[in-house]
Amino acid sequence: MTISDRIGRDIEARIASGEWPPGHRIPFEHELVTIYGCARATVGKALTNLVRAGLIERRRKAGTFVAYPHVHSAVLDIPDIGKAIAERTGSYHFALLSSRIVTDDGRSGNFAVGTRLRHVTGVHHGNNGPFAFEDRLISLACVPEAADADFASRSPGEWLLAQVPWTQARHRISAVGAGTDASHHLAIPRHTPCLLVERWTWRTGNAVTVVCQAFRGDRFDLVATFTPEGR
Amino acid sequence: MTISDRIGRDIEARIASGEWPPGHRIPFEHELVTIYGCARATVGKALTNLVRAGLIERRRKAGTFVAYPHVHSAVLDIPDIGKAIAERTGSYHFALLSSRIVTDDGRSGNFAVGTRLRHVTGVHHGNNGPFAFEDRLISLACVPEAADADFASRSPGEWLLAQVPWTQARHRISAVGAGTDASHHLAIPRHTPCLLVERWTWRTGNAVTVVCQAFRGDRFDLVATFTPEGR
DNA sequence: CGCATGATTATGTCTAGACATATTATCGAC
DNA sequence: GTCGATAATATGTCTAGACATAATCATGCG
Repeated sequence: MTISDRIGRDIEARIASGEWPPGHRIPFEHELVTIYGCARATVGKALTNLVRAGLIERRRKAGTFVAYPHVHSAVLDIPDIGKAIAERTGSYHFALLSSRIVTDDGRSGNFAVGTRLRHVTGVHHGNNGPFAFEDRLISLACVPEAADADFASRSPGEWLLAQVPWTQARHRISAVGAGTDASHHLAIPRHTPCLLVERWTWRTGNAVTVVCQAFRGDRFDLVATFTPEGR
Repeated sequence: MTISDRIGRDIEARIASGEWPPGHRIPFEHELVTIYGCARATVGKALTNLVRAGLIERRRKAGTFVAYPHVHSAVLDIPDIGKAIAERTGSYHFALLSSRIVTDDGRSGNFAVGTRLRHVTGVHHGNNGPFAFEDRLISLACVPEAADADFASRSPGEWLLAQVPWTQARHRISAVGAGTDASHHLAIPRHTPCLLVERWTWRTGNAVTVVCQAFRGDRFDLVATFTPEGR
């Protein structure tokens, strides 16, 4: 346990216990320096971690204050589907349904018009049947190798994850009734609740891939565990 | 733009462009010190940020390497529902349906048996009707003030967010068909797809509250935007 | 009183160096 | 050749101090 860890833990404990409520000014850095007998940089490091964790706010000249909680911010891990299913159910495979090269006509709204795209659909299977239906577009301008990739043995998600360093992603999570395709390929009645995960991925400003995954509502849920960072 | 910011940005650009692929050893810290003409602590700060963002790995004696991407990790902001709805639709209010004090009989599975709880149900309304149905348990052992709080004017979520410093939370997101209560209070047919968000909140190891919120699938979705941290 | 101005002060970033620690490579003994 | 001690080296943390920056407060002028 380093000195800055200890300082951070001590402050966090006082905040969590309510001893230092939101808005309370915590000791100045130079006071903490005296208390802990360390350098200011060490105190600063501890405080920087707490800022990142959203527990405190620092204002020049004014001091450092316990933050007012504002949003529930959680780290959501969306792992590679194959891996996640394999770990949960013990078996996994991806079944490719269709694959063709198309040209963006502007309707996707995410790639430049005229961009060549690989359009792939498929189904993720666990050991008790189909699990998720996937519809994906991959930009061949951004990832030319995707034109020849064999998605029969390896799911596009897994392949891309290993292939392309992405820098930004956006997720949209919603609940919908199963449509024609999803109900057919997942072997469920139409309008059965499904968890829809749409993900847009960029690499330094260029759209890499857009994927829409429909999960069987009765067999899948997302879990996001929040533990403030810096500890 | 600070020096450490610039160093981090430069390294990130090389990783994102593919010039430095996963596994590649990036220059030693003392080399970066020479390149940028700064102190090692400044280089170290930049690298620490990149580690936090999951872009690199540092190994003593061996050096610093571009990390292999592993999971899609996103920062999911689950804001106060009232605020989110108010911002989107322009109006919001919470309608309290029921409120009573109960004793945990062990079935909740989250509080100690015998804990006194405040059990609250209610509906969140936007400007075009009911939006979400909420069922919540609050530990009076952990938050005694909740016994007398007036949830008619202020939603329990908002009240708790302002009242209790929480240290840990866990979310479970799934898709379900509307049950009896939800379909009735949200004025939708049974089995309509709903986004179910369950949240458990702790404060230094003690369970604070458990809430189950059912959102109309056609009127709500979660958006998680990922931007690597430290920048 | 209202407002601009300058002094004060706490944080933000940085330097140059020290020591600790983990890991690898090397070399000698068996 | 294998094993274990030793040396080398890159990162991890820290110190003591410097200067920059932003916010606030007191002051004094119109």
